Amino acid sequence: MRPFFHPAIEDVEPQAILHALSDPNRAAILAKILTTGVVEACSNVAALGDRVIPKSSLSNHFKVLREAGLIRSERHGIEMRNHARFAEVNERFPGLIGAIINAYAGVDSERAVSTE
Amino acid sequence: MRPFFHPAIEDVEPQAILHALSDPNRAAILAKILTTGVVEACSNVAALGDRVIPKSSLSNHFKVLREAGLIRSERHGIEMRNHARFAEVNERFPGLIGAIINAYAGVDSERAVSTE
DNA sequence: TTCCATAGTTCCTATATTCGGAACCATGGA
DNA sequence: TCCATGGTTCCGAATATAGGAACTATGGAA
Repeated sequence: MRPFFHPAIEDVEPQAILHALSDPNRAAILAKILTTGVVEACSNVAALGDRVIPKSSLSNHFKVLREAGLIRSERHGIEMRNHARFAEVNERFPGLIGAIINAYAGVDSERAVSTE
Repeated sequence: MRPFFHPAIEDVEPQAILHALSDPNRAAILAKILTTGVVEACSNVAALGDRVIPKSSLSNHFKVLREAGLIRSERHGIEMRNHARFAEVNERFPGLIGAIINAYAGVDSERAVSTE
């Protein structure tokens, strides 16, 4: 099991961030990390909406977020703790993460209204 | 040759926008349209940076931008005119496009400094 | 008209990505 | 030592992307 790779902040590229967040599941994961501060395990996240995401996919989603520079993961005993690298990334790309998370939040609330 | 399809603004989704702009070529095309107001043809854009983009790829890039709701294209005689749907999209997703374009611009200027 | 150049699209195939099941590894108890 | 838990890795199937070649549409020139 390889150690986690985290890019230095100056190596973080916009295309990687956009690619990572162009998947709604990954965007939801990041949103959850941002609102709760830390997400302690993949399984905590598994119940994102109603759809079940397989473990292997989830593991890959975390990897993509990590390698895009959006989160930092550390193994802590048996589980993994993930936190957002918000301050760094937001300094490098001002407003980017916020605008993206807001965009998804807006659409989600539309959907909630239309199906209630 | 099918007519162009443009999604209604309320059907525009964040993931499509992020996916479209996760390609630096497409981001550069959009940036060019935003700064010049209109881009009048694919070939005007062909000289983006130093890399030559084949016509077929270029055509596809415009299609992706169009279907993501980012640009509006109209055939005008022999050529195509493209303009950004900035106002609409920015109202729906405030700050999103600007933050993305700025992020790329920042990285580009870094690169310019490091190679000068 | 007919012919040609230009601008762009479509088609097609080689290549690259993504998804997810199954097998695996590492850690912390019982 | 053994098991449960939490993740990762591997791998094949499905999907998406890139770009060359052939095609279409338009406007002008002869």
